[in-house]
Amino acid sequence: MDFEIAEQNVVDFEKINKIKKILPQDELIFEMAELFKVFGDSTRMKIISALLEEELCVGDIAVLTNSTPSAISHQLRVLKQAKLVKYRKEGKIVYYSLDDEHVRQIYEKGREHVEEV
Amino acid sequence: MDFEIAEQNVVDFEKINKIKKILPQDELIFEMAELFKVFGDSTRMKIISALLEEELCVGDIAVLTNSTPSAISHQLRVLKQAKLVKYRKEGKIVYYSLDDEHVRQIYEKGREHVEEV
DNA sequence: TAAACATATGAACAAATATTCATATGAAAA
DNA sequence: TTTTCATATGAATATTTGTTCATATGTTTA
Repeated sequence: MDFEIAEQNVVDFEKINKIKKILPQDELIFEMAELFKVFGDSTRMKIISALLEEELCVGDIAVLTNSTPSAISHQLRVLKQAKLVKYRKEGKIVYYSLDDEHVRQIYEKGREHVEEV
Repeated sequence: MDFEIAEQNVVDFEKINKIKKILPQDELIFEMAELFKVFGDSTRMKIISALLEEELCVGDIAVLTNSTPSAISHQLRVLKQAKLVKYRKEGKIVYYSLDDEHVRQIYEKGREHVEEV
């Protein structure tokens, strides 16, 4: 009696296991997704665009983005938590600036993709 | 009678107008945010991670990501709409692969940021 | 010290979105 | 042609998330 190898719907375990070994840890994937999530909002992208030029205070960013200082403050907190911006205080004014060269690089790559497709 | 220049809470219009001229169009900002939004989900990031290695069918991706074929199919639609993946059909099986070198570049920059911070 | 101001923060609400479930479509096998 | 299978799709649900509003904090000016 001969036996057959079921070919049809059996997943290719060799292929899958090979890739499974190569895939990054779930934790890393999660953190990358969290990072890109920060870029995935128009208001935050506007803030980043503006900060690419120079450091700005909350009020100026609010004017530039047609938002309220409160909304901007909330979004700056998100950017801060993601380590994308840093700040310095000068009296009651708080100046924000980009914290990392990756921000510029990720921004540029995104822009290239959007402009080319 | 002398007049004073109000210094305190008056926004710096020169500075703001200068930056306003440099900022990208709202439409471009929006599209960039939409692009990054696609990267901003763990399931989609896993799919992208896997496709960085080689083309895969829906079923294999479902196994690799511990998701259902249905959930994966929905997410592949999102990736397709963002022009990040392409596909080819072979009978009833559909093979997906990355559509653009930018995907790899954006992915790598994100990974660098996460691993360094 | 009191008033004005810049920014931050918490709660509430509205909008966006990922997954699930049921079902549809279309292709290969029986 | 009937069944089985791979993938797709629509509706419903649950969760996440951005903004608003009211208020708090801390700093400067009157």
